[in-house]
This record gives sequence, structure tokens and C-alpha cells, in this order.
Amino acid sequence: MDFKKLADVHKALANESRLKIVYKLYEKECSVTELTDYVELDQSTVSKHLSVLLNVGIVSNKKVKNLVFYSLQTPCIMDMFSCTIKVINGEDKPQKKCCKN
Amino acid sequence: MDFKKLADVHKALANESRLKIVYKLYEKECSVTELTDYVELDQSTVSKHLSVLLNVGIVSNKKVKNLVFYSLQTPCIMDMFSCTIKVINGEDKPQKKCCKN
DNA sequence: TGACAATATGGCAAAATTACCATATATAAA
DNA sequence: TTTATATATGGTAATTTTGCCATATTGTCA
Repeated sequence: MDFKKLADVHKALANESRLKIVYKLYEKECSVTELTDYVELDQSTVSKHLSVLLNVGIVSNKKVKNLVFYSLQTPCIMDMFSCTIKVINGEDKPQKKCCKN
Repeated sequence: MDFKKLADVHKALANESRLKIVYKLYEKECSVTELTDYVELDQSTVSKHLSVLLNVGIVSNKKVKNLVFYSLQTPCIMDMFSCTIKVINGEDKPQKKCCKN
């Protein structure tokens, strides 16, 4: 088990602003400017957040004219969140599985 | 959506040593001493890692004599990891879900 | 080409995280 | 009670993360 890589993915998700971005991208792909307006942080900060998500493969991007659109590469992430929310609500208990494959 | 709490859960998982602990606890419940031997960190460090996991509800503990046993409270976490690993391997692609409920 | 808009990068200060040491606390056994 | 073992907590230095500003880069359009 590569705990380093596993930790890196969770690190990418361990930030409120990046989580907001991921949720937004689940709705639709967005340009950096759209995301910057949405999360209300400096454009350079958003750009860096996006590179963190890009580096672990959670998002992908494509250039259209002078815009760069980001999209959620791994919808799987949203299933992870449904588990995370169960953890928050203390809904999962030993002997049960929350999302069976 | 409470992005703060969501981020806190992922923060708890955003550390190699805590991930090792979670995997170990998936096998069986362990005392702090057992976990300390396993991850090879200072006992006080392990104790603090455990309190992080405890605070977000990922583990629970119980006292037996002068030992404190920790156990995985949310097996759901292991399903999250199977998704995380797909992210790492780039196996998930848009339009597909990796772990359907 | 020049001017402009969108995005990325370098640098920095503040804040958060990590792991250690020392020590406090609690429980058990002698 | 004394001693020993297990766990938790306070303090601190090193490292990492975060977000800003300034600026570089890239692409579009006139």
C-alpha cells in the first residue's frame, strides 16, 4: 500500500476552498475566472489550488481560446464524499458497509 | 454543504502515519502501545494522531485495565480508500461511478 | 504589431501541522 | 503505599500549507 500517494489525494481534499471547487466542477466544467469568482479568493490562489487537484488527478483541464476549463476527472470523488458525510454524521457503524461495490 | 467538516475528515486522512494506523485498525483493534510499535513514532505522537482520528469520528476507543484499545468506527473509510486508489491509478473516468450505492 | 484579458509562477508572511522531549495522569501489581 | 506500565498533555522547533502581491506568460483581437 502506497500510503504516501493515498495521503496526497486526501491532502488535496483537505481544504475548504478546494472542496468547494470540486463540488462546483461536479455541476459543470468551469474556467479559472468562474471558479475565482465562485470561491472569492485571489486568482493566483485559485490557480494554485487547481494545480494541486490536477497533480493528483482529481481534475483535468483543456484550453479553449484564451480560457482554461477545468473539469472533474474522477466522479468517484463524489462517492467518497457520501461516505465522508456518513462519517461526519456518525451513520456508519462497524459490521456495515456504506457503499458496497 | 459543510465544507469545513468535510475538510476536517480529509485532513484526518491526509497523513501517512494516520493512514497506516487506520489500515492496521481495519485488521483488528489495537492498544496505543501496539500502534506505537507499528508506526515507529514517539508514543506521544501516536496518541495525538489517535485523538485527531477520534475527533472526526473515524475511530473509537475503550479502556481495558490500563490499556486503551482503539478500533475503526467507520468501515466506510475503507470504501473511500478503494475510490482513492482508483483516483491514484487514473481508473475512474467521467460518466462512470466507482462505487455505486 | 500593440493592447488587453486569462492564467500561471515566484516570493513572502502568517498560520497550521508534525514529531520530538519532558512530564502529568491513571491504572495495575507488588 | 511504592513501583512500574500505559496513555495523554504541554511546550517547542522544523516543516508544510495557505493566500496574498507582483509579475511573467499565453492567447485574442484590433
